[in-house]
Amino acid sequence: MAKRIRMKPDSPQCSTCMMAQVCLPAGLPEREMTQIDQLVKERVRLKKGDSLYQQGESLEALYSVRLGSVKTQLTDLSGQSQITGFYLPGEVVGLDGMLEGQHNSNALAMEDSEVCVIRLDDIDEISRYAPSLQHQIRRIMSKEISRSHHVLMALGSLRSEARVAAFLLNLSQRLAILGYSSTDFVMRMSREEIGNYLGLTLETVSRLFSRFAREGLIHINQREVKLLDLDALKQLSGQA
Amino acid sequence: MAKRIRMKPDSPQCSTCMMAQVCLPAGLPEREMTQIDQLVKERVRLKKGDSLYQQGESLEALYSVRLGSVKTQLTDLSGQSQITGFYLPGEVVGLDGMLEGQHNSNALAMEDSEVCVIRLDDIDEISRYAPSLQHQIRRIMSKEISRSHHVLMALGSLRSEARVAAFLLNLSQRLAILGYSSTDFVMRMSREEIGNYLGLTLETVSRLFSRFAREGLIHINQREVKLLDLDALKQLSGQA
DNA sequence: CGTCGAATTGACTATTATCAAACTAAGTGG
DNA sequence: CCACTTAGTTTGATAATAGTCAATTCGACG
Repeated sequence: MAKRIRMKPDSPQCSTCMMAQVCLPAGLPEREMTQIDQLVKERVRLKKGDSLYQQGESLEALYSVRLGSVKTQLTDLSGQSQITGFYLPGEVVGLDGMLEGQHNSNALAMEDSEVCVIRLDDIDEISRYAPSLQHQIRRIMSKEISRSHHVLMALGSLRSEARVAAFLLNLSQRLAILGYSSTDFVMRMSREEIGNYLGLTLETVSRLFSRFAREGLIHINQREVKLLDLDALKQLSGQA
Repeated sequence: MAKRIRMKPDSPQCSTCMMAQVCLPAGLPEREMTQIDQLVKERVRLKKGDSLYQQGESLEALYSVRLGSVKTQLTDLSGQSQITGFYLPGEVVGLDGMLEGQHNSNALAMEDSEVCVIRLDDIDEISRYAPSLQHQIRRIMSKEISRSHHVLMALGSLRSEARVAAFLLNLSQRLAILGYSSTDFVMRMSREEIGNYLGLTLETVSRLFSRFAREGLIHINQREVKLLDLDALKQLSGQA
């Protein structure tokens, strides 16, 4: 189960964190970087499948993925559920639900993971003397809005092959930012999760992976992928 | 074309606005309400079809719809475009693109409309002495995230009839908040726009409206709708 | 009254889902 | 250590949903 880890008070967190360049502090001036060092007082360690938060719980913090990966999903009254995002290190989860002050989605660890707890109260506190923190929060929220609008575009106007190609390219880009290979990576999610996220069935996703492989666009072995023809994938995905 | 209207300096705006209860200031304490009165220094009046902002323009402000309705859309390199939202009075447009500081969508007036200009600089300025303004901005952004996640859910996991039913119910609820009838209203958007938003063709939308009417769930005459059986629509949409 | 854009309706087609079977990799327990 | 699960994946055959194309119809407006 989820395990909470308290940080030593006054020990710097963000300014010495390896993720700082890709996480919430990214782009902050040096001076303010040290000021937000007290922002993270706690981390949570999650085992694969553990829940970080659930629909209905009161929202007190945001969570920045430090290690591993997390998915968020909505469940409707008929029991249908929809994955709304896959989050990698440096990405922030829990941005929805601030209107009513309670989470309206579930967040689950897709593998053993660790997240930094960013309490809303502390954001307010610290942003009094580090005003750009507010800008960072806005930028992160804006990025999430933009991201979900792009997924909307994919679900609303792309055909299955284009969605899958776009999915691969998106993962590729985000992994590259983290310093991993952009062409050679392991997907942390199952065919079913990919299908759910993209509004397709797991069979369709599997068939498309097989077809892309047959056509020489990718190599695929279970969850290991190698992107062989980025241009063709871009073409397919509408990002020609 | 779009017409900019300067406000008289020092004349109160938000605190005396009819929309205050459903707009950005909603829920603010009385004391802070007057403090944000200088937030809106300008309004923009748009004719039907006018653009409020375009992909690539630098982002300096948010826009709160005061009158009329606005749609936002993304266009990809292949020319395909996807409507990402329909915005009614009190709703805020322009929340994406803060990461790069430039709009990455287009906003267009769906009818003659008027929007309040909320400059980002002024938000920073005013939130120094009205700290809850930051909370309101966060809440509005969070609401947009939540909204788009719910649309994701609709596009990813609902069938066409469920999407259309959910669309009607959603419009109904938002109009009710504005004080209009929740069962009897005029849709400002064409079948094509609805279809684009919902990831369907205009023919499919038209057929479903006809079928719902035949089955006694709604009355429909062009863009005028009357919702006759809310329960059945909820059932259909998965919000049973 | 005629034109034009929007909406409806029908016939047919394409895409993707569903159902089912077989296969793989990675445990689990005798 | 090996048979036996089990969850995840692949592949095929068939079905359903929604898309495409085309013909009207409707309504608003000049």
